[in-house]
Amino acid sequence: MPRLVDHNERRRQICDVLLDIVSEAGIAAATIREVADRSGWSTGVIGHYFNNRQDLLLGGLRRAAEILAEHNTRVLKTLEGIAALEQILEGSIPLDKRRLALCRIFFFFYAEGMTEEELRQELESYLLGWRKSVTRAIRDAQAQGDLPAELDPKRIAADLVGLADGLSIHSLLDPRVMAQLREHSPVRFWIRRLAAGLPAGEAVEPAQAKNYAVV
Amino acid sequence: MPRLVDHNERRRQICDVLLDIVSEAGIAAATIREVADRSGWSTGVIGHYFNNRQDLLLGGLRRAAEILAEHNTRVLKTLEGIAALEQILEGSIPLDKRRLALCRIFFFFYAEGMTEEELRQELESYLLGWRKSVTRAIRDAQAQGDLPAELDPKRIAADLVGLADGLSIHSLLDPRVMAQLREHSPVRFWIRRLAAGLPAGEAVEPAQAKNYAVV
DNA sequence: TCCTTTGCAAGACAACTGTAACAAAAAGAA
DNA sequence: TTCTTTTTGTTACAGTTGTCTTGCAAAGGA
Repeated sequence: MPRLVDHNERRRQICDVLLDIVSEAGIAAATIREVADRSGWSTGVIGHYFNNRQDLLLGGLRRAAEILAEHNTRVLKTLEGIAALEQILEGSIPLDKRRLALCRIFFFFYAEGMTEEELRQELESYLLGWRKSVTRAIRDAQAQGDLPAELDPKRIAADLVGLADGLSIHSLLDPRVMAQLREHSPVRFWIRRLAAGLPAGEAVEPAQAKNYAVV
Repeated sequence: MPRLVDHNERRRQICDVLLDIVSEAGIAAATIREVADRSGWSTGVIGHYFNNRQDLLLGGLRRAAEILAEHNTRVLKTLEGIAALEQILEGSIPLDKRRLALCRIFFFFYAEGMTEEELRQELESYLLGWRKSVTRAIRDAQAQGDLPAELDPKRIAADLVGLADGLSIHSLLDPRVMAQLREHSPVRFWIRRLAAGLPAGEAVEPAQAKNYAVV
């Protein structure tokens, strides 16, 4: 066999270029020719590693989801309870360049997922995974006595995840919301509201995530 | 002068057709030809009442925003305090066909607004108006003693609005979230959490909105 | 009646898209 | 070297899109 190329690696490289474009200019701007130009390869190469443009988009979304999922599992390994809860929820809030790019990517795909069933399914499983991580952190916190035991972890998880995503997208559209988001952390605010009546846990300074994939 | 046509009325009709298409198939599918075919007019007519496709999209967004804004002001006239608060927040949660259509429209425009500055500005002012309505309802509730006076109305408004929108978009992508949303009302849950410590206000059954514009 | 202005339809045009077919190149195997 | 297979580049093609121009119909004013 001649010329050896790691297909998965090459696909990953192409997906990264795709995600760059999506993050900057949206999915509509992510044409095959644009991906080809930016990557330095020709359009034929894109066709060689992906069946379709649709296939390429799906690959990009999978890659983005993978990055956030890895972040979450890593957080759950290093932290626990309320600290982990806050870290996971703030992992997708656009407070720095990296998270801003990720946010934009996901919100573009959210819209696309409302018309493309394949993308929707991928987003569904991504959201499910996110909620599961949050649910686990909530259970931890309950076990430690940092959150009331009578709360339904799954419900609270869905709500907190919705809050984080909703404020994120609003902040991308309205600089006022962005400013507010930078000043106070709504995630911590509402978690403390949940913990009301219990001895307030000490505020944990979020360990800055550094070595996670940069998109 | 010959042939009299109410330009604003005609523009509104065309925008409604546009919103239909956007709601069903997204903004990318809302081509000028498609709008022309659906409306029964020719593409020339679209060009006669709108300068651009961009202009047409902006018109559609303005129309959608107008519908929700009217809803909010109407609620504020008929209800007050926590009842108004809940009504306004649930006005854009996809619990029936009408609100589902509105939700889809807005989330498509959210994505579009991240790349088109004109649309973004319109969305920004729409979000601001929404928060203002919620803020007013919160102040009412505080005045009535239904919510703690030490809460910052603006902050809480931004958070609640973010929660509503975030859960809405998640429910459009994940049927599990949708089911959860139908079972319990997260909006009421968190508002009651806010009111914790105060005498719980009686649950108000939301008056079904009927005579609001159907998109 | 004729004329002018507006509403509307139809088509032309250039630009851009996804896709596929074909050719060239590259590199290990014989 | 020569052959074979994979990778890559180039090109063509059909379909869509936004935009603009042109022409016709309609209706009120003179």
